[in-house]
Amino acid sequence: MLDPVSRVRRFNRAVTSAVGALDTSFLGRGRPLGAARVLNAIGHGRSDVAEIRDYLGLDSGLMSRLLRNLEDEGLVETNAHEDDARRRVATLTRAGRREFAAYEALSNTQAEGFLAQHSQREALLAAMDMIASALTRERVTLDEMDPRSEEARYCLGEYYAELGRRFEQGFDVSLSRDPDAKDMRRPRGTFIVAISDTLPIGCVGLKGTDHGYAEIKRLWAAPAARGLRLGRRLMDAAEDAARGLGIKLLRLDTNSALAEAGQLYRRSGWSEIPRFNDDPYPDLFFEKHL
Amino acid sequence: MLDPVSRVRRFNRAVTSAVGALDTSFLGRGRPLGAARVLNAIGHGRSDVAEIRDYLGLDSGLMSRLLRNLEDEGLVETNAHEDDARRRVATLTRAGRREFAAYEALSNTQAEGFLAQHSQREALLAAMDMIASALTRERVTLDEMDPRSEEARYCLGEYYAELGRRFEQGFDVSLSRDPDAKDMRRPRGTFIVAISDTLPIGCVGLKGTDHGYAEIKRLWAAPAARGLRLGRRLMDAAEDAARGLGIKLLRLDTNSALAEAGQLYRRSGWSEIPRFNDDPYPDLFFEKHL
DNA sequence: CGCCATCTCTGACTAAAGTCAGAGATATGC
DNA sequence: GCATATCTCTGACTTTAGTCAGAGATGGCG
Repeated sequence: MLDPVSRVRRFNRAVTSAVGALDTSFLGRGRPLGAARVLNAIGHGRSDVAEIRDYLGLDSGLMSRLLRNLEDEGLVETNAHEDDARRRVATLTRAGRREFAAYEALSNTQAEGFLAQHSQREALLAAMDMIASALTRERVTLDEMDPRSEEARYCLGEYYAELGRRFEQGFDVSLSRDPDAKDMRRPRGTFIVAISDTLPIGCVGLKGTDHGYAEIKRLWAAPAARGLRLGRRLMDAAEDAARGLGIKLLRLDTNSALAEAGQLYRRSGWSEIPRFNDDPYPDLFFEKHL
Repeated sequence: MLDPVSRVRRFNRAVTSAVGALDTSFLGRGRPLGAARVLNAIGHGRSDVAEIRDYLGLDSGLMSRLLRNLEDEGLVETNAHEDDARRRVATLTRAGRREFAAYEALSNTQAEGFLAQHSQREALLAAMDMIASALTRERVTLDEMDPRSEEARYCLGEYYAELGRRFEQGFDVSLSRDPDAKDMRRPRGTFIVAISDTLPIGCVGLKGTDHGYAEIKRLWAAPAARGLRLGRRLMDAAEDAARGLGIKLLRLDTNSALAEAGQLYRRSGWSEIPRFNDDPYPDLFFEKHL
């Protein structure tokens, strides 16, 4: 009945009218949409005026006026930037935080209402995650982070859970050779997290060793991010980091149950080698000269 | 990391900015968005001015002016309605059709571009279908249609395909008692299709018999529509139609592999009865007095 | 036919968004 | 230290969207 393009366009129509409804609901607080958007951007932690302008795609004149209105309402204060007095930094006043909280409550109620009328929540949420990731694809950032950071630990948790589902015998971290966090910090290695609009959707670790090579560990892409070629991007970033650290040889181990991963390695210049450790889980071993 | 509400809101953010981009791309043709929307509504077959106004949520004055602009551009012609000279009917001129085609091409290119950058098309499309159905939930219409109509045949095809996947031994329509189309037309019975923005997403047949009861057949809800309680709505509509036809007793057969269906029947007043036909596929039989 | 309802159109507004040029303050590089 | 770039702000617009009241034409119905 419907070809792929028509399906995308049906989605676009549905979403366009939903976004319209969402926007008009923000008008209920007696403030034009532009001002409400600026207030919310500040509330969500964007303080640098130029950054907000950029994020919302506003002209500098318009932005300035919207800020002025919010100041007149007593919701926002602006000050010069600490390091650069040309820039301005906006913060919410007490009243501004109250007003922002009201918008937040509105948004939350709406989201809850949408979920409540659906009886297959998890499937719906997974679909939303997938689409959100696909739509924000170009804005995914790959950030080096501490392997003990909240984001990194979240990724690792999801990664272990996935291994548990994919391996017939399950997966128990304590049996695996859990890399020491300090081996995945500079200068020995690094840990990279892919972030899509505050949500971690993938990671990879570069673990330094004392054996003349570094290892790639914990390559993971969230189910919602499959299809975005995130694995490839993460591997490229890890290899770049390795080159930057002067590393000449990389190794990794994996399991043949993770077919996509194996394919990715083979396609990007890795070659299979004999087992080089005694970890019980992996059954495939690769290396790559940089 | 993320609770359900945050996930919905992440989706909202992603989609809001995507819709913004989509809208502004329509501005490329030198026409304000309002006029472009009217042109496209006409191009998509909405000709009655009041209907367009209603669909786009426009004030009558605004609508009138937008139409006038399109007429001045030579893209649209309006005439009195055949049966009611107060109403106006808008049609595209030759130039209007060209312009509409340009907008269509733009939309299609965008949709294709979005799909092209993703390597898991079918999963992505399924997610979009699901969300589009959830968002347009209140606008789903249940229409009585001929069981030989294109929409009905599409639904039945999907239904059979699903049975093929769900039954261990597969499903072959020719072995099943394929109901005669005329038994699912008034006055013997009916066939109801659920339509969400032109896409059929579910169906149910009411099949008249000469044995003192009618049968419910072919209850189907598209995978993308699961969770919308569409099965319940379709059954209610079928029962209402049966009552309208003076039918006092309904029967149906189903298979225990279709667990949700069985649950639905039990929860809505149906009681299990012994086998009443020799169809090889069903293993569960129900009836309900109206 | 007359009355009232319905539909479209016009005039006269307002509000919001967006544009553009230039001024003033501050940073940066040579 | 000076020229140049960057950032914000103001004034002076324009465009788009939307609102409201009322006029004019037509339809439905007793």
